[in-house]
Amino acid sequence: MALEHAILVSLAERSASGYDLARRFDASIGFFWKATHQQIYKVLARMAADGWVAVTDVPGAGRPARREYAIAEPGRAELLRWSASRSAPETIRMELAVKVRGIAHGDRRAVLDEVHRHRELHAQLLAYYEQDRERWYPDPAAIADEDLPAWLVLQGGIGHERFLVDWCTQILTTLDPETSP
Amino acid sequence: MALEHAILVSLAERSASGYDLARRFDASIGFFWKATHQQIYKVLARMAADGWVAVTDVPGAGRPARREYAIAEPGRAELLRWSASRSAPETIRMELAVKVRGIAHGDRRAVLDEVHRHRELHAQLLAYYEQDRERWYPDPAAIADEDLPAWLVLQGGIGHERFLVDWCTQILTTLDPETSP
DNA sequence: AGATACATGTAAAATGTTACATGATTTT
DNA sequence: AAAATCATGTAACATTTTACATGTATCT
Repeated sequence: MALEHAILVSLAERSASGYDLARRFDASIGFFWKATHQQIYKVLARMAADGWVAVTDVPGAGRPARREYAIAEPGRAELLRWSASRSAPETIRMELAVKVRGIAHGDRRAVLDEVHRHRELHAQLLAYYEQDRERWYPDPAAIADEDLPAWLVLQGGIGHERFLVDWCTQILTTLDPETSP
Repeated sequence: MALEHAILVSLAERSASGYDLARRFDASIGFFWKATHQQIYKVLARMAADGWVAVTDVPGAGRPARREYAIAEPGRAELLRWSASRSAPETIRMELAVKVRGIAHGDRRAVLDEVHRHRELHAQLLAYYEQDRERWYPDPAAIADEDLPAWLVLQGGIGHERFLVDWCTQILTTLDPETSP
């Protein structure tokens, strides 16, 4: 019970096809929730069966019949119910941390190279998010109330990527001071 | 393919029973990987069948026959192989972020209370980890080489919790300036 | 006497990943 | 002409969560 709700939030903002949702999960919503198109299509089918969303086939516009999903009343009710429920505190799964922790029993050079690679990836993402912030919210004091939640989530994405970049840097300066830092 | 490797790293450090592992996953390894005892027992059975770990029944010591698992040669080989493989960059699943993003379509007060509750939880964890660091690594310059990986992972846990606490605070000061901050 | 810690599992249900499958349109 | 984007799905497999199930020993 979670991807459903991320989809409901996304559809509450704007109706979309499964394809659109998959792209949103790659972009804005993507830094706090990941989902592949296969998963999305499957969950959308269930949500449609449960009446949470309404489907409209749009044959004219796109070539392969495009199915547009809109949030329906029971979906809104579920979103409201869920928003008032408790969430378990975030659980992280840092595979890289497992590798670092076990570096003495593994391939030290390869693990450090991997840390370096991840630092580059996270630095790229960070730059990308910061660019987004610069573009859409140049003046934090001037953000409209309705845009605050999206801004806060972007801030969260930025904070998370910054943490990861800094942590990778600390690992490299500690375990590999000669090479990469 | 991931819980196996976390278990291998844990067993490479010291042999243990399934029960011990479950507790380690609650504690030190717990802030970067979660696993329940049911999951651990199942994976251990598979690993034993694959010859990655060796099992020894210790009937005398504990009351319900305690099964001690030790890493075996194929397990070490697998650990080495895996350590040199690539890992996908960390994917976060922040349910709380989904709630914040959709706050306009949900129960605003309940979501903010939930953010507050999470901030308390993460602040507690942060304090606990910092206490650990103070206790085990009072002087960072004096840490022995073999302890550096564990210290770095602890630093990661601390950094992550700090990020979460700060992010929750930012949400509350932005969306709920009168009440909680 | 009751609670907590020790100790190990099975079974079912839900979720998520990977591989397979197809086909049109637009851009280079 | 090839590559990328648009567009939707099925099937098999793997993983994770939740519920069920049992029993001893130690501490208060």
